[in-house]
Amino acid sequence: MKTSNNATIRDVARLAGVSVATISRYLNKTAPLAAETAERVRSAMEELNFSPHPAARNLATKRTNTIGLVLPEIGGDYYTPLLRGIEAASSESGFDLLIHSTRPHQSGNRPRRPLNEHNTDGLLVFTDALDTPELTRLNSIGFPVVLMHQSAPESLKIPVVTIENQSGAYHIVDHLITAHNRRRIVFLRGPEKNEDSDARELGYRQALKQHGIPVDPSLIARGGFDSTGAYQGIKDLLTRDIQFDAVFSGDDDSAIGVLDALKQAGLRIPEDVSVAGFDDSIFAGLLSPPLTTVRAPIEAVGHEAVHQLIRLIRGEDADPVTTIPTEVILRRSCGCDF
Amino acid sequence: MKTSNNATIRDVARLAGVSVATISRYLNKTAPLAAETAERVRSAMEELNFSPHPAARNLATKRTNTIGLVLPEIGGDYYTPLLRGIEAASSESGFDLLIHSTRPHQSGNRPRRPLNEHNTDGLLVFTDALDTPELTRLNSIGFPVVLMHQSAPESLKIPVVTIENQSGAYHIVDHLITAHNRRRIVFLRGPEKNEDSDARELGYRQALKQHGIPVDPSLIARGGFDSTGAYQGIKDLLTRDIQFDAVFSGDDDSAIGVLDALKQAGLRIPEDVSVAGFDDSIFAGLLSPPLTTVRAPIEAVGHEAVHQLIRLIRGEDADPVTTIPTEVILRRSCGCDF
DNA sequence: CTGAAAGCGCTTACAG
DNA sequence: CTGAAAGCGCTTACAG
Repeated sequence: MKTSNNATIRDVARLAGVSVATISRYLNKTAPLAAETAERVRSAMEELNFSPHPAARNLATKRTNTIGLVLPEIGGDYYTPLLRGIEAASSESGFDLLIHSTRPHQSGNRPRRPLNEHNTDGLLVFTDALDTPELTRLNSIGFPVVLMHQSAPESLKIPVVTIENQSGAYHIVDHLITAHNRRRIVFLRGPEKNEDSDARELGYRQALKQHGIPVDPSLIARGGFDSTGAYQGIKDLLTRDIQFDAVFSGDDDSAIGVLDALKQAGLRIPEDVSVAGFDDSIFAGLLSPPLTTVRAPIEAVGHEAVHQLIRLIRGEDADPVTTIPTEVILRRSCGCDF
Repeated sequence: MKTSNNATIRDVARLAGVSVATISRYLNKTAPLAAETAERVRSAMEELNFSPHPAARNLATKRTNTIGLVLPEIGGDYYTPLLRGIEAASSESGFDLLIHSTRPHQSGNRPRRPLNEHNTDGLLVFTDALDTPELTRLNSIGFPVVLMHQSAPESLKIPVVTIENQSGAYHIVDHLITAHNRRRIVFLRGPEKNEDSDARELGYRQALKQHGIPVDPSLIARGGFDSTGAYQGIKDLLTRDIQFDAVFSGDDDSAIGVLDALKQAGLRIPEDVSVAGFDDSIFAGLLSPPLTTVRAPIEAVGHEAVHQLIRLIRGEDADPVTTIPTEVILRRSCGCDF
């Protein structure tokens, strides 16, 4: 059954009546060929349906022509635009894409790290998918790495691409205050040590400060960037009878839980409580009421990360930090009228 | 900067005072080693922080230990669960995952096919991501391929994994008829030649027939499996003043457009028109009203496809067709009361 | 249980 | 402009 036609460079050389070196040069345009030779090679390659073996090439050149992407997990609609951006950019540049998600760390065994300097030319790392020791190791051998939504561990200079979390958060909270006269605004934090969340909290605090509103610690609660956690967070505030007139939910997933908890408590949105999210996820406009949020250009992050990585791969310098602008998207949940 | 520590198997052999063959045997457990030798090898490997070079291995063995995934495009929340399933299953089995999306076919040039027998041990192909000539070629060299949501071109026996489209559609349409007494049910087709759509239409027709309801061709319209197309499709029916009391929208994305069009026409859902979707996308429960739909276990499709592919890779037989069960999810858009 | 050697399919100085 | 040959880092008969 297995016809195993696979022609090698030797077969082509033989058929074209030249040496394998010549075939290689034709393939890589690494030296000028006599027009007539080139034509013989071309036709031999076509006749044999030849395509070069990447592993052999890799072994000989130390280049793999593939980019590795390391994610914490591959679930969540969050990753769809990221993947789209990364796939598009790497494909355009002629790189293959190797993907690995580091969780779940299967029981006991030390973490597998199937993506490394052996099978990729560089790595794209999302949030905390790779631990500091591995990052340090890669850095010490000068291997190209670009971080997304995560800053480099101290002392390692690794380029980062992320979004304007702080100013996005600032602007949306400012909107709640300025346009809708809200003063007791809840902020729901994301997971522990999530840098996106930290920056958004800074923006939140900055906006309050700007308007002379003191930060009330009881208004800053845990949301976990997921709807269940956010639901609990709001429930908890309600139970403790803490007063608030707006919720900046940290991200859009949380906003789902926020909306549920508020409705269930008989509160009207936005009349009683304004709600705002972050991300502009696919479903943000479908919620009721449609969610005012900050658009996080995740696809652009993917694109840009690939471009930076390719610069490193080519031995050029990359930008230490790339920050993609965000944009407030006004819908009805904040109180705007459409 | 580039410390390039990369120890090779020779370094390990030297340090352990054995031959490279022994190292290789240790690595692959391909022959018993004297306990003491094994220990020397182990410690040498550890000291040098050795990890074998996949490309060299690949070249020597003709195995890559990686699975290729070919998608038409990598956008759409549809792919998130698919990817999750595929990534999890391949990772569990120790395979790497190489991903390529075939669209866009950049202007003019013949399609790039970066994933093939050279860099993968087998290919997972989603819908029509690969054309028949390429499928035929792969088949002729006995290369493992599994198709998802697409049947094999005639005469090629390639395993397929898909979902129970027809019975899912049958059951949900049956529900509209039986539970909600609907008789004039619109069906919105997906894109041309989409097999999911074809099978769902069969289920639709089967349910009507079962209840003695004649199929009215004017109720079968184009939806395109996207919200804009579906919006147009419904608009068009409305304009032509065609009467209907339910819409089975083909998929959930379409349902968004259906809901919009109906609301805009002042029709109440589900009082005036019942609506049902297919997929149970992430947002289905968030629509208003929450969407009654058929759960398509896309993640399981990914899982199963990997398992079938691995069987082929191991030289075992795979199941010609694997059909994953679907399940009707009742919410409010059909008229059910929760 | 272990070693010497050929081979996997390419690329790249070195020569001419 | 082209060729002969070494080398990339492994695996695997073949011997012993």
